Amino acid sequence: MKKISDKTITRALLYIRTLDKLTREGRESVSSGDLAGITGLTDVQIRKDISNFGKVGTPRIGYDVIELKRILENLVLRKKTVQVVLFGTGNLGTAILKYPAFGKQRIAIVAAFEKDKRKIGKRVNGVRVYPVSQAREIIKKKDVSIGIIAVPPEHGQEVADLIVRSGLKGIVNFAPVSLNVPKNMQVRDIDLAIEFMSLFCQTRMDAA
Amino acid sequence: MKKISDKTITRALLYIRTLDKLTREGRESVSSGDLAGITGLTDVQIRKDISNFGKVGTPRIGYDVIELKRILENLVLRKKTVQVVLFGTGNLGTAILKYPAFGKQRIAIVAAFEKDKRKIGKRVNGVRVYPVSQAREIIKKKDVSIGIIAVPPEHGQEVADLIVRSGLKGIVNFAPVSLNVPKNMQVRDIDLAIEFMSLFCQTRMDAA
DNA sequence: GACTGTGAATAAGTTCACAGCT
DNA sequence: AGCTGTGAACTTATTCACAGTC
Repeated sequence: MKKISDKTITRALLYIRTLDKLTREGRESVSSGDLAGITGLTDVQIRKDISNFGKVGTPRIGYDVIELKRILENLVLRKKTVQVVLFGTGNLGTAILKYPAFGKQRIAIVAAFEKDKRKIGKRVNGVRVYPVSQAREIIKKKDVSIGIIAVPPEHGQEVADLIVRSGLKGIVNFAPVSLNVPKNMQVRDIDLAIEFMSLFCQTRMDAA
Repeated sequence: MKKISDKTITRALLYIRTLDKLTREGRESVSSGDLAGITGLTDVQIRKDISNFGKVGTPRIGYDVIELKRILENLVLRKKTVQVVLFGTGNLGTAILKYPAFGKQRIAIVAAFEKDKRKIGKRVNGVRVYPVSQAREIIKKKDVSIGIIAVPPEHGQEVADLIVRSGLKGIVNFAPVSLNVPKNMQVRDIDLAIEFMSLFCQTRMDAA
């Protein structure tokens, strides 16, 4: 099977989200042009992406909403639910714990870890908060794939080290610090300040 | 002046963050190789990026930490502070309001807007919460560049329309919905579920 | 006719290889 | 020697143009 690029996968997830919405609206079929109108991408881009997953469209009609969604979900997700753990239950960590779209999207936060003793033992949105010292053990026990770092930047690296030692293969890092991890580790950095500033810079460039 | 790509700008902001940290640590000079080690990028990539902003390094020594930071900040940011407004003060919105790194990075949230009457009039981390009906007026009065959408997905589009009508030029959209906006509008989508799932898919691909 | 699917062309981004400086 | 800076080669991603299908 041909390898599928990161960008295509990210867009496929966007198509799934869109198809999900169309299903709820009772829509039965959709063309690449329709999807382009909704998502802001081009129709060719969408057909190219979908062609990675086989020939599933019908000329003259387009794609069957349910079938396309099923195909994308099966080939991209494969597993039923992705289990993740969260480090840090400050404002951002708590917002992540309460993020409503995760259930829908097959993401389960199975545990949260925290240094602050006052928060340990509590539950946030049904997720138990444990001391960091139990992280390795709990990660081993449950089938966890990804660790989320939502701690202050000065503790980002130590948490990353712990995640690596615990055998996880992916990190979503919200701490505004560059993590030093083995090359085989997948890291997705989300620095809110950088996102904002880069958008702002873009708007300035356009004006010029 | 040659146009600088979005990717280069985003990395430049990462360099600024890194140089800021090095300054605080008392470091005076840094080579592209050092920056590569810290950021996980390659040294050539870093030199290529920096070369967009002129010849600022010294052979044998590297870059002066303070000077490079100043050059990147001036050419990329230009303005002193970016003024933004926030729509939605739920969990995610509140986390954004309390995000500590914004002050450091010259981002100022000047107002928050909310539908829920019980929250209106309060202050969160010093930012006043206004009714949505006052958004246009307040945006006009202050010099706002960017709107942040942190409302439930079903209200994302109406907020986007309001942002467009208010004359803003950029949106950071945390609502898991594709926004339909004029082409000249800059949009940065951050769908946490998609970020997580795409990272997970990447880790699966690597294993194969 | 109106859609999908795709090889070919183009554009964007990255890496290589090395010249130049101190 | 040890760094920066950069044209050229290469790789990746997007767009074009059109053949194929119902």
